[in-house]
Amino acid sequence: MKEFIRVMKAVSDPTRVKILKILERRMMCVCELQTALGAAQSTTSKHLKILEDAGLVAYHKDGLWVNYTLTDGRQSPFAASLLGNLRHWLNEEPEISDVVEKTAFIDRFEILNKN
Amino acid sequence: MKEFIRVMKAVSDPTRVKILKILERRMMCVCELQTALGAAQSTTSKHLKILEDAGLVAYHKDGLWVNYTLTDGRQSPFAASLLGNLRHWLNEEPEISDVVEKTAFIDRFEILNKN
DNA sequence: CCCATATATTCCAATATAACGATATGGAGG
DNA sequence: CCTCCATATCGTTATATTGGAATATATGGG
Repeated sequence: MKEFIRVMKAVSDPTRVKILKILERRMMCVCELQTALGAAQSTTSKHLKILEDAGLVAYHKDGLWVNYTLTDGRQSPFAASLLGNLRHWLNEEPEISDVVEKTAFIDRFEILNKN
Repeated sequence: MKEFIRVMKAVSDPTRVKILKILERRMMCVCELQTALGAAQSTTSKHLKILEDAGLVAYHKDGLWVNYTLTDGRQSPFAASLLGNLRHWLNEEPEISDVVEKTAFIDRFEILNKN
């Protein structure tokens, strides 16, 4: 039950749904997601932690970067089902597609230069 | 997006999940659900409203009673998918099965006499 | 060892949520 | 019309969630 609630709560926030839809395209480091979302770094990091606790995303460290990806949902049938459905859900929503399409032009090395 | 969030938020609460699992068995009036959940009447009613707003349950008035049922999910693909999955999810959870099994012994006319 | 950088964590303010008691509403029956 | 009863709504309180600024942590390079 707790596991179920954790997954449902995790996807009950627009910012986190956007993160999941972005990660459907490709893996992203925190600073890339931060740029895509237009949110503060701490906010982005915190949302990622909630998604990770729910078994929806995983990360792999690469030097200073932490790359986040969607999981295969192996740890949670609820997460697996949701990730599967999300693939064909919300693609037409402007709120989502705008952010997702932006990710094509986001590059961690460019972000680097801007700061 | 809003619709999706509304559905996910609706199922992000243990009490509301219990209501859905109970209604899988049979339709119930508010006072029966209240008894099954051990919650206050106002609490029960409010949870039902949230579930209804999400398109997960519907009601039919029968005199003074208001009978709640699961919807067929026609208003929302998200609700439909969730209701479908819920049928085979969480059935083994004691927290759920205890409440669900109790419903067999709950009768609105008996509740009537106790008040 | 020290610095710079990417990310995580902490702290705080604002807002949302959940629970309950009290009150309002609305239908049924006298 | 008045009353009763099931349910809905309101008001309040306690708790949870969200977001951002500030700070801590960790890694790579010099």
